[in-house]
Amino acid sequence: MNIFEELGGKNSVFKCKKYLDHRFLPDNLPHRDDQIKSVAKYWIEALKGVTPPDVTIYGKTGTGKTAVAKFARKQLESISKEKDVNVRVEYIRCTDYTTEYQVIARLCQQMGQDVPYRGWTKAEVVHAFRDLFKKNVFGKNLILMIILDEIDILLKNDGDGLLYTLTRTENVSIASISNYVDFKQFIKPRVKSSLRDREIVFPPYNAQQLVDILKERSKLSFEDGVLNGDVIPLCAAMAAKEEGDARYALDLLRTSGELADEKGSETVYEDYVREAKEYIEHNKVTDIIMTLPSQQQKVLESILYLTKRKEEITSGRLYDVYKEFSKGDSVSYRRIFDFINELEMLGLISTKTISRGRGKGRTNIIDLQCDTELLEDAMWENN
DNA sequence: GCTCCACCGGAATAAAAGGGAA
DNA sequence: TTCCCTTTTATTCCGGTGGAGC
Repeated sequence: MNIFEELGGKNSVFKCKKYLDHRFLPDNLPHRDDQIKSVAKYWIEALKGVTPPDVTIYGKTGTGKTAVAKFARKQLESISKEKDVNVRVEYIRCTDYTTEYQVIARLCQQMGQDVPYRGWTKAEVVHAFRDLFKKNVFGKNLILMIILDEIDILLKNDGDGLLYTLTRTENVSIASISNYVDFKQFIKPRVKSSLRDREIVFPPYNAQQLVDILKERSKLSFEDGVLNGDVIPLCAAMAAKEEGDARYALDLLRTSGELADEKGSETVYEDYVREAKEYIEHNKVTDIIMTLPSQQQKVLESILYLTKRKEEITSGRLYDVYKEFSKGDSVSYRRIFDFINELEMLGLISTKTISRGRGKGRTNIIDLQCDTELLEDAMWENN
């Protein structure tokens, strides 16, 4: 028997898994009506042929920012077609395009203008981009809306040059999505003033709201009656603790179902959810570590070593241990400083700067933010 | 040979709070 | 007790280098 047929023929609690993927865009976004309306309120200008104001969307991971933006995009595109208005909405995730050059090149490509990855100067790419408007490639009075997802990454990497360029291009409106409320610290006043900025804040979902979301998705994705009574509330409660992260809630539910399949169970039990939680956390850490550059891994190793010895980790001590570990192949403290910041961004560690007063100076106290054993396992697996 | 850009490190500057003088 | 000083490191600023696409 064909192996795929054999596996495919197995009983499953799932009807269709894709609805549990956080990237799936449902027709209905529960508990986000207000946010959708806020976005629409600004974007509606586009239908009158006016460039809408730039908007900024804030909120923690899994609060539906991307989903709402994409939802609004879909709606705007369909109505503008109906009303025969010249509007285009482009979506760009700044984790994939991390510099001004890359984003603009990508925009050109999405709009049909071929641009090389390298070789052109920044100015050439910007010209090519602006030419698309000047030459009316897409007809007259095109209004271009650009959704810049996870813009904090780009701003941190590359500064605010992109925003400067885009805000200076006529008929372009920017919707930036950020996880951090204070991402504006990266924007210089010259850009701030030209950003006619409106802010929309996405609060975290509470447990009840998560239940609603999960119920809706589970109807689409699970067979009838396979979920034991408290499975959904449990997933919701766990995710609510994780700052109301809907993505996490969906992951939990999907993984629980997968565990049920694996065990050959026809029902998803609450215990599977708890197991799924462990599994997800383990995977999260291994994934992060696998993609970490080797020097950063050494830094993490040093932190792990010091944590296990229950030593207080100051930046100076960490650098000493790191140098010891890397045996000559070490980089300067200046680099380690960046690595520590990155590890903190990834949520693996936390730092606190303190001063010890005269004669003892300042230092950073570093704390491991994940389970020691989990981390150790992950590091070991990676070797 | 040109450009972008990731990676790197030196040097300048900022910061916090205990110590010590008044 | 108040207030400035001192110290040490955090943090920022900025420029250099080399690989890679064109």
